[in-house]
Amino acid sequence: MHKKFNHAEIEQKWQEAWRDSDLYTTDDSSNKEKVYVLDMFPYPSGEGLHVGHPKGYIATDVYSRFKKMSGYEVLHPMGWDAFGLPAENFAIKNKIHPRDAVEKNIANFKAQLAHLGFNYDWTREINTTDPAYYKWTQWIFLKLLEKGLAYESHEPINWCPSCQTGLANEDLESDGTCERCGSAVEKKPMRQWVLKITDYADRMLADLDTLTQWPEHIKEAQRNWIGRSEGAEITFKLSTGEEVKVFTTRPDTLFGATYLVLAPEHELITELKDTIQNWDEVVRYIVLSKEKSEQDRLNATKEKTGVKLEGITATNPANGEEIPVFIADYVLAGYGTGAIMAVPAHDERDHEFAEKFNLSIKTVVDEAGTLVESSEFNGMNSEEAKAAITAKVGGKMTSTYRLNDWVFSRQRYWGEPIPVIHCEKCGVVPVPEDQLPVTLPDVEHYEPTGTGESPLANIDAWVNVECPKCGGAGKRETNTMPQWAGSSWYYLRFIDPKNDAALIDPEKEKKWAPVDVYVGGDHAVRHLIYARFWHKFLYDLGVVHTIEPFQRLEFLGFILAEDGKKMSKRWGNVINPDDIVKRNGADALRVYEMFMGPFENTIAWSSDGIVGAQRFLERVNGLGGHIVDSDSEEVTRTLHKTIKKVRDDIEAFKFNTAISSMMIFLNVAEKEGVTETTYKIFLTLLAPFAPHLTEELWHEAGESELIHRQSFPEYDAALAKDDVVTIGVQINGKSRGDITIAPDATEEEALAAVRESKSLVERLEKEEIKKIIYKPGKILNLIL
RNA sequence: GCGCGGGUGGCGUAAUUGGUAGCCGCGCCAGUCUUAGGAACUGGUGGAGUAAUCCGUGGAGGUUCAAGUCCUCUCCCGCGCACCA
Repeated sequence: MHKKFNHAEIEQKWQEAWRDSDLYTTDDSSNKEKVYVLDMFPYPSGEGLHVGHPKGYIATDVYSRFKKMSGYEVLHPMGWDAFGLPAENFAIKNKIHPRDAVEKNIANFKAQLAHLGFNYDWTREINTTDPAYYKWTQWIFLKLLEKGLAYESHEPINWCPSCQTGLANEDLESDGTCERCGSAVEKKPMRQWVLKITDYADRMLADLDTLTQWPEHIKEAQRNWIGRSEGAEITFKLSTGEEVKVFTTRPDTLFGATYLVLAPEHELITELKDTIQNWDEVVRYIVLSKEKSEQDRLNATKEKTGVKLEGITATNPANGEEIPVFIADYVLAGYGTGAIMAVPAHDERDHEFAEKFNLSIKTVVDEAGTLVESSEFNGMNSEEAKAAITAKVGGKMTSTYRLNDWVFSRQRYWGEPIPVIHCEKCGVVPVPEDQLPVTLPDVEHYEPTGTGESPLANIDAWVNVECPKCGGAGKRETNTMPQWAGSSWYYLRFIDPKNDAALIDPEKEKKWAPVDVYVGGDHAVRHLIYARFWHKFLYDLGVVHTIEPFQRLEFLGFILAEDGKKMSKRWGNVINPDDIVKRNGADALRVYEMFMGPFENTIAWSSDGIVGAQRFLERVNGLGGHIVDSDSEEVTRTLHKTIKKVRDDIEAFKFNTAISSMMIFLNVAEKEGVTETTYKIFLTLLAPFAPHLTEELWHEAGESELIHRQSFPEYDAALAKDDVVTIGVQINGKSRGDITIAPDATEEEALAAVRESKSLVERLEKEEIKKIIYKPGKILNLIL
């Protein structure tokens, strides 16, 4: 029976009761086994949540309630990743301090989350923009600096002319535009701080194999991003005496290298100015390729262009042949050594270039993979030849990465100040640890200066300080950290959020780390790469005891708008969870989002679908009207099957089938009636999904303790077993009917059952049974 | 181009991991009822056919008593990387 209920009333009532009972405060001193369940913490945008956002939060809420009921001490916190450009741009536009905007947005987010009944331990709330928090973000930076992993560089970096800040490669769209504003990004040489993430590339790659509870596609995306290539570094001598190092994955083809190509940005080129006979032409080409934005370069028809360096040749170290040298923009400065040996016979790009410039093409590996035209290496297999040829020419086997070091400074206001002082005498001087945090001062204008300096540069009183080393005149670093800094270690701070003496207490770290289940979408590459990098660094410092921060990763699929598009203000298709909570109830929203489909699937919202969840809950609400004195066998069996299914499915994040099995139980329960005991077991089963309604019904049924403090139901395998099963009967492999027998019935019993079935007997009359295949409980196949 | 996922009713999906394909929900159809409600109840709902029956998990082959599930080829969709040497 459907029985409507006033969801708003019971939601409020129980949310207050839970809060007052400290139900969700994590006990550090507990002896129970720990589970750390974490959501990717949100950026508190001004737009608030839409119904897609809470999907992951609902899942972790279900999971952590389930774990608590199963006897674990659960750490399930929430916080805010609140530095970054959107808050700053919003502040500029509306003339308010980003801090005030963030504060307002957080209040709004918190209220929205509260309406859904989440069990976060708010006593551990953190905010990356809080000086007490970013003190430790700065501390990590100082340690990186101390270990030589943070350095100043003047290399050209990605510069967004509209945001007026430098950007990391990770901040660009695939077409080379700024991910924030879509502007074409330029290359601009400027001073910046860079983190040596490449030092950790091998470990980040290798340790992916230890992450057995991560989705394969995420690990694959990380492998692609790190982009390790194995090959050799080989040195070519130029006719001028200089040397050029090239990286190649095919040193076995060295005998086929018929020319050399340098990237237009290659540093050697200016040094060769006096020798290059066509210098004007070369300069023109360099200027032209610089003017091509990253975007043009990527979108170009890929027709090869380049200029030969007249007056310069190189020597192929394998055969002593003199070969021409080119500059061409199909060779990238930022990869390998910025120079290549071109083997047109065995590389498509080199081949295209060689055809265009009429260069010789020399095949050195035949179709069988055996070397030819390679003097003493002829006949050798190409794999073996790689090391052999490299050794002969004095090169070394090495690897190179697509991943570049992390450009870590931003010329913007709303970020963590980089805790460094520049002194004329002493150079770069770290701010002494006891002077942390270096707090972000208030400024008149948050607008970027456009000069490559952050707005902080204008605050003389803040910028001019004594050098901590010599006491002379020093100037603070005015660049700030990128948005990803605070989120690269926040999961640790929840363990010990108020510690002012250390980033984290070692005892607490040992107790709670690592994160057992990490849930989120998006950020497949960046956040996870950065956090893994910092975590490994902290491991080397002895701050953490595990090599990886996140044991298990559950990646969620988004919820699209009803029209199948992404939910966005722009399309006017945003559905606000507040409206759904008001109309259908928080529990209905929770059940529906978990029931929609597999957790990792991207699925469109359906306003009809949520009515289904609501109906289910109304029927649960009516189940109290079906109480009987004893459970039928079917009810008992279904109950125990359902308990097993729900337990297994929550553990595996298969929430959709868990709910489906509870619907099946309800269908049986309504028909047959259930005992009071069974009714209550069912309520506790459903409690993690529909916490408010089940709490209400639990108390209506006469209980006085909270349902969320009950033990999660256990099942009895014997009771879950069917005493009869219906199995299919096939004749010559085709389904022809079924028989109902005991699951462990003998073949004779099964055949006896067949003889009782009229339709089956008719089919068997004409021919004789040649072979019988009988799998108890599964199938009976008769071959005639 | 390289790599990783995935193609099942009108829709979201399920399938004990090789054993009667389509559970659960949405939608739809028919009937009942009336506090005309984002109602509820009963029955039905993969396709074709009056039916027996036949067909059916992107397509084509194969293995097997038995294939959505395993193998080979192929097409399509999504995601990551991509002038990366």
